[in-house]
Amino acid sequence: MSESEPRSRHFIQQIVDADNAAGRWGHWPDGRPRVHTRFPPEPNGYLHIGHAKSILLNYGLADEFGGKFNLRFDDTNPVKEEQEYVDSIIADVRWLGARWPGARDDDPEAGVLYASDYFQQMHDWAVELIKKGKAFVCDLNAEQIREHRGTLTRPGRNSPFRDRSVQENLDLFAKMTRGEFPDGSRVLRAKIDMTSPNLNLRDPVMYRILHADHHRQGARWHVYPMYDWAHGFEDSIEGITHSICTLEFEHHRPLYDWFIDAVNEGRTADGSGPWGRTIHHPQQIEFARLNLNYTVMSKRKLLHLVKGGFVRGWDDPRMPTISGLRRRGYPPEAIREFCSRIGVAKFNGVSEVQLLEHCVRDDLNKTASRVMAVLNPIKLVIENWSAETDVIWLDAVNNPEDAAAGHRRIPFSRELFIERDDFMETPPPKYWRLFPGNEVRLRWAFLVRCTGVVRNSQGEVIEIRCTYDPATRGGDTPDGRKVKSTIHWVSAAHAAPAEVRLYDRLFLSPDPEESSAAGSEAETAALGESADPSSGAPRGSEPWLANLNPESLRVVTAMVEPCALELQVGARVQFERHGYFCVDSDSTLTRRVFNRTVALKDSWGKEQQKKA
RNA sequence: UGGGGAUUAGUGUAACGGUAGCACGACUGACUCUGGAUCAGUUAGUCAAGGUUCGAAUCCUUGAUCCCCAGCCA
Repeated sequence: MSESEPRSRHFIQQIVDADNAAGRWGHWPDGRPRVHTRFPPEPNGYLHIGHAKSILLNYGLADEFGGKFNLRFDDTNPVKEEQEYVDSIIADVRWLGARWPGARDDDPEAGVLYASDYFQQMHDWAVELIKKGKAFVCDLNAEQIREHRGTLTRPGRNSPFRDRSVQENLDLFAKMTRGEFPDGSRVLRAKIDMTSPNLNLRDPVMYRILHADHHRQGARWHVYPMYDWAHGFEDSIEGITHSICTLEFEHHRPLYDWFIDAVNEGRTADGSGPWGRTIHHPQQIEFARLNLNYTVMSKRKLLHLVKGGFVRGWDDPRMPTISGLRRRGYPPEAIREFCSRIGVAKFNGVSEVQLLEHCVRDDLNKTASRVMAVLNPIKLVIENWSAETDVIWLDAVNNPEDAAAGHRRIPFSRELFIERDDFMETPPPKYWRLFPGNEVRLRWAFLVRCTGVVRNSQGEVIEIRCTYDPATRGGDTPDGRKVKSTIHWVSAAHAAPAEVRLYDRLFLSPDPEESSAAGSEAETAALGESADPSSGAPRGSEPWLANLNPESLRVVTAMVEPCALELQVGARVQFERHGYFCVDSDSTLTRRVFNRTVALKDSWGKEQQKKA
């Protein structure tokens, strides 16, 4: 982003600009216009890249205007929510770089807010609505309520319990609250309009009876608020100015406003009058959630992948979860850049992973140290090397894009490993690597010329023979001669074997959710073998699974430069000419495990694919 | 067949009555001790039809297509 051409402002920024100009939300003590956003996850699953867009949008807005950003758990449904999810969500939001008031590095939970802390206040307001004649206790069961609701094209009918007296409603709600009724026997409903074309306004449920322990409230409550009733008040209590959510909540907005207006009815700015002071009324704004091709994003499908054993867990590097991307080696900076580039709008489109991958490469190119690793080794012997045991140490640049990254020393000796693909006995046109008679540069080392090969009894090439030019130490050519190709290598005696996990897209189809037809018979057949038989998930019942890429994970044993053994878990490097890799947490002291984060662009490989 | 929202190159996103631009992708070429990176260039778009206007992606009308809503989920 250059300062000369400022990025255009998306529609939410424009709304905030206008609000600030009008002084709509007042000012902070420091005089800046008040901007207060929040990210309100329900702790019932792991965060994914789509949530990152929302987190970064909300945090970014607060940050830009010197405002505040809250992390608040929308924990209104005890039967679905767990502490495990709370912990992972906090870690993910922090990792993305967002901070909230009271956040501390030594205590991840510091400053985190919970909707459940407002339960008493919400309950008081519910009682207030009953007193105002705007809410009633309904004895209809779930099925009956559905019947009375009508359909998209037909209006609903009033509940027979709609006209109970205020006192009766008060008594009943008090008993519900005390836990005197069984689950599902009664609900508290708002009295709005059973004929509204917006189904959400057909006397929506405010409270349901749930005899369930809450992850923070324990057994204190027997009634729990519904999203629509609760959410606006959570925002109101925290002083949120812009309550940003996704498109599907658009037709909940009238309800969001209705509930706050209902509480405010009869209230006054100075608190005079029977109901007290007016409560804050934030503005709900909806934007299009992120969709990404070649992956699935729904909680249900993600859970299915985990439970069905199609991946190794929520943080499997193939998952679009934040924890998966982190383990895969995606830097948070790259995710932030991606989210800023895809923009914010109300059009429900599908972004391309290519852009995400571009952002990852772009970041890693500048930050990742280069290392040489041979993923598919073949031995190369230098015939004119002085002696079997002679070793020299050569100087290598760690990152040509970053002088500050410094240099390292790498051992060179008579026997090396090079990439099998870097040698061909009978090269096709435009193949500039090693073949009999050809000369290539060994990165940071010498120019070598291929003199022949050694074969096994089956006639396969098992060793490549070369001579080296001692005058080219370091890779320079004093006589100015050019070689078309530079290949990477490792010294056979010094290289360390490492497990390398080569990840590819999880799905073969850009839109796995859509066409089951996209999974061709060939793909389905290919999956037949690799499908995990222990998984209880029947493939047929989930057509999108037919699009799974059977080669989304390939594991190889590579030979890596000795310096790779010093890398810490999470460290990100580039294996030259291969791609970006990071050290996986499965690593042990003696054996490193690397995840391929993303491959380098490979124009030669692409060329070959086109021919195929 | 009720209501709400949306529609600009392959994809995402600007232009807010005044030259349709940017990024990714794709394709050329240059350069290169990574067939990476970098640099230069090419490609390609206003859903449709009417109307208003000197001038329309933008305003109006009609139509098309897509998304969302009938949980005591969020």
